[in-house]
Amino acid sequence: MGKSLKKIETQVKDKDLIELRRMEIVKAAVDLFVQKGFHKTTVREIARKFGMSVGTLYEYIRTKEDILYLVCDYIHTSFGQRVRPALEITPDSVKTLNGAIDTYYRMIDEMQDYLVFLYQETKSLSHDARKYIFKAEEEMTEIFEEIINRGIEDGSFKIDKAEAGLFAHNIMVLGQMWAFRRWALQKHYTLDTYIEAQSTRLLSELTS
Amino acid sequence: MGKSLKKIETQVKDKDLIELRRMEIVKAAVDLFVQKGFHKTTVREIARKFGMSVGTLYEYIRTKEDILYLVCDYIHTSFGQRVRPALEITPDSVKTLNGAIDTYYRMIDEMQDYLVFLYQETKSLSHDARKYIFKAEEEMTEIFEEIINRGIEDGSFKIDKAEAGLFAHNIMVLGQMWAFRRWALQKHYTLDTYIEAQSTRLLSELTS
Amino acid sequence: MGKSLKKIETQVKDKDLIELRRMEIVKAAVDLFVQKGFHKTTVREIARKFGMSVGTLYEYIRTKEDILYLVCDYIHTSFGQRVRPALEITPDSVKTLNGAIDTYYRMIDEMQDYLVFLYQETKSLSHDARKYIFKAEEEMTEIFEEIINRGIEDGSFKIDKAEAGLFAHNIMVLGQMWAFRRWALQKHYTLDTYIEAQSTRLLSELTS
Amino acid sequence: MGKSLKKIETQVKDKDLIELRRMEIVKAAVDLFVQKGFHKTTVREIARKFGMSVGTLYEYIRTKEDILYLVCDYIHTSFGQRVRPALEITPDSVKTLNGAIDTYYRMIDEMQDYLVFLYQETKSLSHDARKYIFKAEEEMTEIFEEIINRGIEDGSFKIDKAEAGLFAHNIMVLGQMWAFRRWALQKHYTLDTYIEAQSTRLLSELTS
DNA sequence: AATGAATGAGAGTTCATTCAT
DNA sequence: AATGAATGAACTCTCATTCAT
Repeated sequence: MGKSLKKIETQVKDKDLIELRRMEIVKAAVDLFVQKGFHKTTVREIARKFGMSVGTLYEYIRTKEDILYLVCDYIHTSFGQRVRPALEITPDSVKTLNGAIDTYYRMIDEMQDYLVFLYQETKSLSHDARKYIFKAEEEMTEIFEEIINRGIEDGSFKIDKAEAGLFAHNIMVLGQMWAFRRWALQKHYTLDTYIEAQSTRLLSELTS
Repeated sequence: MGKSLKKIETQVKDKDLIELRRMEIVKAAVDLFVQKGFHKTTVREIARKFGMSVGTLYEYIRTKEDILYLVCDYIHTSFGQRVRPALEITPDSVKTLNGAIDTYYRMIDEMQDYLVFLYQETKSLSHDARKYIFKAEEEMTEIFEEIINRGIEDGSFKIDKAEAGLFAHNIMVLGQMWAFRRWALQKHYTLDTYIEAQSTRLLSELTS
Repeated sequence: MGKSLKKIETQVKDKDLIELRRMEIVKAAVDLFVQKGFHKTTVREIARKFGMSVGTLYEYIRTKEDILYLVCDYIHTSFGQRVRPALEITPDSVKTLNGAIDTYYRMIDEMQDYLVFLYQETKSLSHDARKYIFKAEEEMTEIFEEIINRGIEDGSFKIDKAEAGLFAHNIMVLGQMWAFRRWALQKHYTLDTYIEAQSTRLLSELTS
Repeated sequence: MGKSLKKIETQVKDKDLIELRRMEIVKAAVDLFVQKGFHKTTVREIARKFGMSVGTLYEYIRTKEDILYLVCDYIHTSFGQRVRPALEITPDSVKTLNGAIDTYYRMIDEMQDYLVFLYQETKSLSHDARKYIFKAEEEMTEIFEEIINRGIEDGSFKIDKAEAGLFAHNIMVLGQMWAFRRWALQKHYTLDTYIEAQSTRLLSELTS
């Protein structure tokens, strides 16, 4: 978990240094990518922000696309790393789900730029890299699905088990909507009122 | 409606010819864009598909971005033009909304590639162009909002009027989800079962 | 004959213009290549000598290696085009061979720089291109072989027919030696005395 | 003999170590050069094969070209070192020359890749280095020249002394041809039949 | 004496845009 | 109104060489 599946070849041998420099590269690239998009960001710009020469940058990656992959992976991993520990599995399924939604939606709010970027540039990744990123998204869905399934089992939730998966997707998408439709939603809602409104509706669906 | 707000300057004076050629350009560009993305499609390729020379292409646009704008506008307009006439406003609000959802979701299925493209490349547009595209999305939302409001007024729907807007967004996003999460959803659902599942849930929320 | 076997893709459509520009490119490149070698010559330098921009240069070729191929092909073709017409097939086989040697060796003298270049850079060509160049060399050998075979048939030459091929190679290589070993030979021989010395020896071998 | 004329500056002082390491460098480089050519081989690759770091490599040379020089020098020296001891100077000049040809041609066969490489990359050497390499070739020629001269003196060979030099060159070039024209010759001849055919012809020229 | 991470000039190539015809 | 050859800035990527450790 949190370790890239895809191996990127390097000239440099020192594993720790690679890890360190790669993180620096990601930190340098992510904002530029989010701001200007992948294609409009040049490798030189990244190197400049990275504080090292283009040559050095290329000691740690093979192609520009590798940087994109690193960035996408980083965003997803950050998401996972921060959401997972915050998920408290309590005996009270309603409370658990409510907490999960709250955590996830707040995370989306914090990382809205990154999330939008992820959707927009995933296409520029190679097939393999894209697949790996999708997998990460799927894993997140499964977490919600499991919470719902437990609720069904303990009688808290009334929906059919066959619908647990779809419901999990709905929860996630209605959260991501906060990032994608901010131009409309953020006129009428604050993050708190938005979470309140959506989770009320979602929970009532499950419990009635 | 269907007329671009943004004016693109041209060399050519004949208005009808401009309209005609621009449509040809869009037709040529749209598939290339959807397939390869905006940045990886070259103007030369578009001209080749367009069946005319690069020079001629540039008689009808000023920059490559203009083509992107034209394409985005075209996709949105197509959406609107096809969804709107299919919306039957009947006295039965439930039936009306059901029909609208059905129409809209089927349209999304048909145009899923275009929809995904729209989300991914909107960023490459200039600020003004982007704003215009958002407006088109907003208009669509308003249609759903209106249907809901009527239902509230005639007593079919039980939710608070303040929530009609959010509900409209939810309907749309849960439809678009069909396109964005096909990798997961289309394993378990056909379009018909998906529409059935989502609209059942949505309607029950509104009516109970 | 004289037409490249290998097709190089272009952006430009006008066949005559391609022919014209390619010749200009070859003319610009050949001296640079001979002087500095293929690898040390930059595409920019070639473009400058070519009198056009790098972009234009690349309208007529696909890669730098294409230029190398064009140059190698040009040198070989020039050789063939100038040697062949000068070959007089007379009934007197001795005279015919003497004339062929004289023509070929003088051509080598004229084109010594190109010849040396050809040997040195052929390796940088792709497999296919290299094969094509070898073929051209083989064709030239066959011309000498045929002259020798006729002489054997008409009784002028006493060697075994089985050796005609080897003899043809010897003739060519002893001519090319004038170019490759100029540092040694051109101290003691002029072109005329060299041709005289080598052809006397070669002919006496054949006739005795 | 075998000692470079050209001095290459180093960081390291220990003369024996320099000699040792340089031999390792040459051993590492020669195959890479022969396989891929000088320009396409990177210093990093050489260092890797050399089993030491790039930094260490650069302790023993100043530039990449130094490696090329070292390699060319090594090939030539190997040639000399192996051909010379095998040359038996007997009172029978015909036998001596026959033996020399046999030895030299077999050496060429063994080292054909190196020989071709030498011809192809010598140009990449600096003027001085190139001159030195030519000198080595000249020395080899002189050996053949001397054998021929002795034969003339003892009455075995009938040619004019003025032609001894040219004849020596011919012998060498007809041997090298075995390497350069393998694509054609090795279809019809084995090394043995080739040596037989060429030396028969050469000897008969000298003795008749 | 040995290391290998860092450098940055410079390479080949692309492509949106122009403009003479 | 139409053409398509010409442009050149800007891109990604490489690699011989250096130098702090």
